[in-house]
Amino acid sequence: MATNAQRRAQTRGCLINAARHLFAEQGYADTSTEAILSGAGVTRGAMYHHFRNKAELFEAVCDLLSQEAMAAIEKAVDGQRGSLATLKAGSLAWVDFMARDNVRRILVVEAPSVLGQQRWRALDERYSFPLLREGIREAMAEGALHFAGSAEGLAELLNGA
Amino acid sequence: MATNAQRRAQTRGCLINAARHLFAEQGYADTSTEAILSGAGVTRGAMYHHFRNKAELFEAVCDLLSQEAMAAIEKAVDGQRGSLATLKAGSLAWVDFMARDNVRRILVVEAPSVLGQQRWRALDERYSFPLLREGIREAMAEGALHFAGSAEGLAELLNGA
DNA sequence: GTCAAAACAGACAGACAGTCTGCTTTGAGA
DNA sequence: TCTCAAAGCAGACTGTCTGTCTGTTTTGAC
Repeated sequence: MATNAQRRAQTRGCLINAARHLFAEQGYADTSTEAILSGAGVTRGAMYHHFRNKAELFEAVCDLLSQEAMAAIEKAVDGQRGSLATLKAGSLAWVDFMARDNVRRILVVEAPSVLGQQRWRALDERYSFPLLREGIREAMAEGALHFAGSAEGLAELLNGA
Repeated sequence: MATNAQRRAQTRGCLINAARHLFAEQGYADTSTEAILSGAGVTRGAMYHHFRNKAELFEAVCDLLSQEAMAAIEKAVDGQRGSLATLKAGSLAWVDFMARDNVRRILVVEAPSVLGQQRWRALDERYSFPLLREGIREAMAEGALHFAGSAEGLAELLNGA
């Protein structure tokens, strides 16, 4: 006798989790929805009740991974002294996280082509970009970082790289 | 009464050309083989006589684009004096070429996910990478460029960026 | 207790990539 | 120039896969 919210979270969670592993191992195109369904122990009807299509499920996986990346950064930053050290530690943690095979394949290799450029950018702007921008802003305000332009601009530059 | 070589080149050319435009506009997944066939004025049998599958046709398109990129670089480099100026001009031409919407979508956004990381790297190593390596090697030999490592290593670094 | 809305089940339809069989054209050798 | 194998091609066909659709169960507000 679970509440609707619990049922919802449970089903979505199972789907995202199963999809996450399959996408990481076989890629988006080679992962059939059927494999996801049986992996999640859920039926087709349930899946399409929660997600408009396969791509939207993929996007949910990307969201989850991005959240985990943010958590990894927060953890690495925690305890650092000085805005520049914080910025460095955070950036390193980000690179480390993205370098993991199962993360890279999804967020770096496939996401741009599956989500399209716009949605991929949007993902960035929802998660890592604001953190980077704030880090740079603080470091510049503190005088630890110099740049002949806005913090916003520098953040965009670095993010592009 | 065309020769076999002519027929072959003609059919392949039509397919690659049609595929190239469709992939650039709609992306790989959203381009049906049927659309390519009718765009090329060719039948299914012909296509699968020349390419094992859709991905192999995509790879042929990538090859063509890479060759065009090389041509653009050669042209930009032509007439430059000094190894460093040559290196700069070539790199700029490369960036310019890759920045074109119809090129970027295919070679930068989709290729890694369609071909897989390995084949994508192989593409690089077949075309742009040797050129970059040689440019760097010459510039270093000439004393115009300094780096505490091998030319090969620097080329890999820059290529990664 | 009732009833609308949310959650889910699973059969079904349309689309699409790749295969398979057979036909046509080419070109090498007798 | 005739023959015949191989290359090139035509197009029907199949299995698979995504997304839809109708109906059923569960939840929760009144």
